[in-house]
Amino acid sequence: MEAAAMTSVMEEPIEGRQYEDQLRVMLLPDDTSSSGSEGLYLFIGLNILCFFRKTSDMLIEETTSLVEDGHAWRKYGQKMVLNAKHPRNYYRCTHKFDQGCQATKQVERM
DNA sequence: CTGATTTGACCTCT
DNA sequence: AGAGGTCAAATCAG
Repeated sequence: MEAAAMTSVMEEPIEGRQYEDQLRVMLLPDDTSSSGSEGLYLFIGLNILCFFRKTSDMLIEETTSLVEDGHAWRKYGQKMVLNAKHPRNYYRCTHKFDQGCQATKQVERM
């Protein structure tokens, strides 16, 4: 992740912005939020990059989270999490084993 | 038929 | 014991 590509850093996504030029959103390791449902997200767009902290009442929209990211995701679980209005879906790589892909991701949606 | 999804049960951690 | 994460059998879809 080259820092030279960074054109914008902000605390929160721009409200109402259409993120149709997005490439991906990834949840970063964040030891400051090891407890609770919050997480630090990195948003990478064609000409924008920002970090934002997800709060419990913030929705990571489906179009944002399920954007094509080069992996084939297979859903393996869904849970209702406490203090969240919406269920959380769990995904992992389709070829987790024969390609050594250990990636998993969690998506909250409406 | 084969691979993906659904969904309740099960496991781990606190 | 409760909450979050994963498993796996049943079911669905191509």
